[in-house]
Amino acid sequence: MARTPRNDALILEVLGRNRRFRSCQEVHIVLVRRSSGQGKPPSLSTVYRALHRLVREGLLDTIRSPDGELLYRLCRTSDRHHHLMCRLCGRVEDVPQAEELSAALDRIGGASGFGGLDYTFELSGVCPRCS
Amino acid sequence: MARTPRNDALILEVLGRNRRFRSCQEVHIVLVRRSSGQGKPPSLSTVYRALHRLVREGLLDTIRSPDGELLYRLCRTSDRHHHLMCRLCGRVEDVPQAEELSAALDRIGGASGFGGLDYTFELSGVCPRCS
DNA sequence: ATGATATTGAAAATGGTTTTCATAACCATA
DNA sequence: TATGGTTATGAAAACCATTTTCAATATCAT
Ligand SMILES: [Mn+2]
Ligand SMILES: [Mn+2]
Ligand SMILES: [Zn+2]
Ligand SMILES: [Zn+2]
Repeated sequence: MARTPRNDALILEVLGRNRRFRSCQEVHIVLVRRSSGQGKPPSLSTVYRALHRLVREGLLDTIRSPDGELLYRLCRTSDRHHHLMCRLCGRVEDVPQAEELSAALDRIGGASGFGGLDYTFELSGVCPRCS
Repeated sequence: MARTPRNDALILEVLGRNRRFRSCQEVHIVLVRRSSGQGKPPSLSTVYRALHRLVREGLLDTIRSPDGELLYRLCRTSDRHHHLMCRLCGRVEDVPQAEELSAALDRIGGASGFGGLDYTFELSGVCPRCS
């Protein structure tokens, strides 16, 4: 059953090349460029499908760009962590999970009566190089 | 110069009616329903334009729904707070700011070298009524 | 009124993403 | 190697929230 689509490796390699979040279309363009000479690159649909699959399997993180595009990035660690994006150059840095959050979560869960609490904690700032 | 578009008040009133984030199209539908009998409701374009303007002026908060839609809500200007959305029914509850966050922010800022740190902390869960 | 400026509605365009569906690749089995 | 069932793929079309266009209105100062 668990057959491995033959393009997943390619896509993971593209995402592994640097530390920036990329849109599906950016990934696709890289694949198209890279396949000059070699055979045909995977189609855009295939890249979309592969990215979905990889997210589902926990191999990729996603964030949304300010204009609503979905961006993908190889997930370094399997531990939970946050993303700190530079507002000027767009580079993203991983930040270890803030352990303060679990306390806050517990407290909020208790006070609100909500169950199955989950959260997103996205950080932005200006990186040293840009300031 | 600062003419006031005649529909801004209407839209603000719709958003003021309850505490949920709403998409532009939801706001528009409310306006359409509400204008049965009275004159024509503003067009969808006008609602989009008004919401942009109100966000620009700082009167509205926005978040993105999981599927990428932009949602709007009247901004409680004063104190910072978080949003706890029910994954099943979509209702949003305000949660007082987690004071743990400021400590985490300071620590992360120091460790990363980033300046001007800002963050979003969005919560989701299952509300009492849905569980 | 006159004209300058800002707003509006209707329809079309945009653009990222998803769906469709026919075809190809894959894999187990005989 | 043939056979058949299952999954992956490409190309094009569909989707759908949002934006843009542009002609028609409304608004306001003079
Ligand atoms: Mn990550
Ligand atoms: Mn709020
Ligand atoms: Zn930077
Ligand atoms: Zn609920």
